[in-house]
Amino acid sequence: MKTTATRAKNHRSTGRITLNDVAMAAGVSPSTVSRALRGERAVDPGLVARVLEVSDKLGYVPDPAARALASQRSDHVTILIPLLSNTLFVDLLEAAQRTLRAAGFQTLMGVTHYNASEEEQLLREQLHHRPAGMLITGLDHSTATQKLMMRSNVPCVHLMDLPDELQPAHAVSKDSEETMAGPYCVGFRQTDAGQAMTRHLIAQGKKRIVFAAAQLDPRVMQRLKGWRIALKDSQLYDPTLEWLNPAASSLALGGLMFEQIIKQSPAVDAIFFCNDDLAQGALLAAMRLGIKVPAQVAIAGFNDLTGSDQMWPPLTTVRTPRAQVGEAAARMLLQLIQGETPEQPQLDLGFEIVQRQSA
Amino acid sequence: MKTTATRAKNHRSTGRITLNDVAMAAGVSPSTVSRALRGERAVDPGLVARVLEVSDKLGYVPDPAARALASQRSDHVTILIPLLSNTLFVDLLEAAQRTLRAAGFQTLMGVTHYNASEEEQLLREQLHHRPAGMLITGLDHSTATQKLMMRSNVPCVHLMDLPDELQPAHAVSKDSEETMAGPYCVGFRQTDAGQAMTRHLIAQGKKRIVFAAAQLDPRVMQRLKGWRIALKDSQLYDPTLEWLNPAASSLALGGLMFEQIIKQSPAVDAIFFCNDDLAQGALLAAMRLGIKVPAQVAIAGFNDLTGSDQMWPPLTTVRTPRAQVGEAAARMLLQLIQGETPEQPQLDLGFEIVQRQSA
DNA sequence: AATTCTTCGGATAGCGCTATCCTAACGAAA
DNA sequence: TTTCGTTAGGATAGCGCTATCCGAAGAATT
Repeated sequence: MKTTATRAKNHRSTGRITLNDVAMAAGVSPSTVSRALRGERAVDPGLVARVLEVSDKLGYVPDPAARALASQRSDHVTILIPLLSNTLFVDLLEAAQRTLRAAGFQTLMGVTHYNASEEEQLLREQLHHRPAGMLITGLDHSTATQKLMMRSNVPCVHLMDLPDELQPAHAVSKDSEETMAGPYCVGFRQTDAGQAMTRHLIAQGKKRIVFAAAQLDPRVMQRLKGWRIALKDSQLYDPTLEWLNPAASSLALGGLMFEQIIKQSPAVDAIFFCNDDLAQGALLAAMRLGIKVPAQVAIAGFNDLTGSDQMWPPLTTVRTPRAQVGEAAARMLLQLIQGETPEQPQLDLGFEIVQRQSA
Repeated sequence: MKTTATRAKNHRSTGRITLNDVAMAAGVSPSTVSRALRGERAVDPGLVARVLEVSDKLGYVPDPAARALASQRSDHVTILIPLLSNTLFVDLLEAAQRTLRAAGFQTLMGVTHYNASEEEQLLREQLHHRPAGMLITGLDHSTATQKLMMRSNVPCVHLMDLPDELQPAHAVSKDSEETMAGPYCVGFRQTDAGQAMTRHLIAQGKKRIVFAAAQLDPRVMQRLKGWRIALKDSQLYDPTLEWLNPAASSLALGGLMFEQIIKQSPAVDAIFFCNDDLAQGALLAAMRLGIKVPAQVAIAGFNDLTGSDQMWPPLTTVRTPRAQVGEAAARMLLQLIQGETPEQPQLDLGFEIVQRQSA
């Protein structure tokens, strides 16, 4: 008789249709409904069908909050990106979000502004929500951030970057499981890409190739490294060819840097910008200044952002698989959330030199 | 003695520090801790201080899921935008998110792709999470979507658009409270902006002014309307001056449209593009084709997006207050969430004609 | 002085779900 | 036949918090 009392009560409450209502209507226990809906454990196919039908008819929708409270984890996935003003990250975000949403997860975006303490703060806030997983841009994080990630035990995939070299597993000394497998990440070799574009410029017969960079995040520095390697290999390296500006990347800054470079080093015959927005700005400045590209100076960019193919001359650049990275990383994360182990903890999606007319 | 048993139990569980732990350590009831932490009702300042201190020392963090379950609403705010590929919406998103985050809310972004059924679907999904509030781009929604919003009883602010005219309250016949106040919205008058730019072009002595648009969302159509009004007022209207392309807006499309327009209507002396990306594309195309701007044909854009000031010639455009819209809308929403009534349900943030050299 | 009103703290019943434990039934092995 | 496993369903105790109801104490009114 206690059962009857409980049932009578359940039917009221907030007016919401609950899992209990479905259970009653289907003539089974709440446990069975829960299991049938989540496909957990074995449930008689006939029962599953009945539960599904009834819950459909009643218009039942599981309450994420109740689920999160009872199961101790939410359906949120956190994605941390440095900026929203670089379309690179927007593309990444959109691809990841689409993939996660299709799997029933909510994406919570955090913008770190390339700031370690902001990143840590965001991570801390997010972890309070017990996310099911996390996507984080880059492999470089403060030790505090890394500790947070480890201790939280939340599966995590890093974006756009790969460890410099595939280290033998025993080289990593920490104890956590994730550490044993190395960090999960999806991206490409920034250093290789920097090197490839530089070699392309060298192949075009360029001798004095500037590397012009802003923002100077770790990935930019890896491209710089690739550029150095390529130049040194060809005996073309000269430290005065490095133009590094810590300011934020933008079209305007690209134009400014171009002007400075041309003014101070007239002998330069090519400029490799670390990002397309700088290169686009340079192209526009060249137009204003009446400097012929690539005849007088060749210009190359990085990322193949929107508009690079529309510039005059169209920009030679490195196409990076950002949408694919977003999607693949999301898929990898989904695997980790389900307790599976990705066959490849580090996924290299490569890059492509896109030769147009600016270099 | 039952109390003792309960306490002993509470201390275990998942190992997490709970509100109960804080209550015990501070020697007060859970209710008091809850009230002190949320600043709800009146609590003795001394007690509040003690609770704060203790919860700090213990490192207590409220569990959002438990909160959501008990209070029937989460700390999520949903923001629905059409696209991520238009920096306009990205700026909007970032400003709104920053404001909401500062107030302790999580932002959940949804991308509708200008698609009514996708919007409805996203809204439905989001409502299951019982968001504390919602920000939605535009005032145009399917009736199904509108019904969902009404019934959900979740406070909502619309972005970037204002009702055509301030209608007298009694003109709205529905019964809900929100309807009585009219929809809450923050934006500017798109029609006025379209009209203002057109008048500017007329003032420059232009006679055959094309309106070139893509995407054709409701706000674009309002700008078109403004353009028509201005032209008709000056006896310059001609339907063949309307170039409307339903495709997605992009630099490339802008270039294409420019070429077509110039080819088919050589007499045109100005083109008013409905968005800066189109105008930028046109400027680049003009450069390729060797067409002088503004001597041969003037070009104007809309929104003052990134890069418009860097083009050659720099683009004359309409600066729209998107970051301010995002922030103000978020603030208005926060008011609504707290049960306050905004002094101004429709907030007009205006716009500004930015004259550069393209028109 | 007696009464009512207000204020502020405590007790406690859920919120809607999942995880855990338990039990019945059945088949396989002895 | 007996004894185990094994499988599939049920019962129920929380998860950690807030909302509601109560009551005690002081303030205000009569």
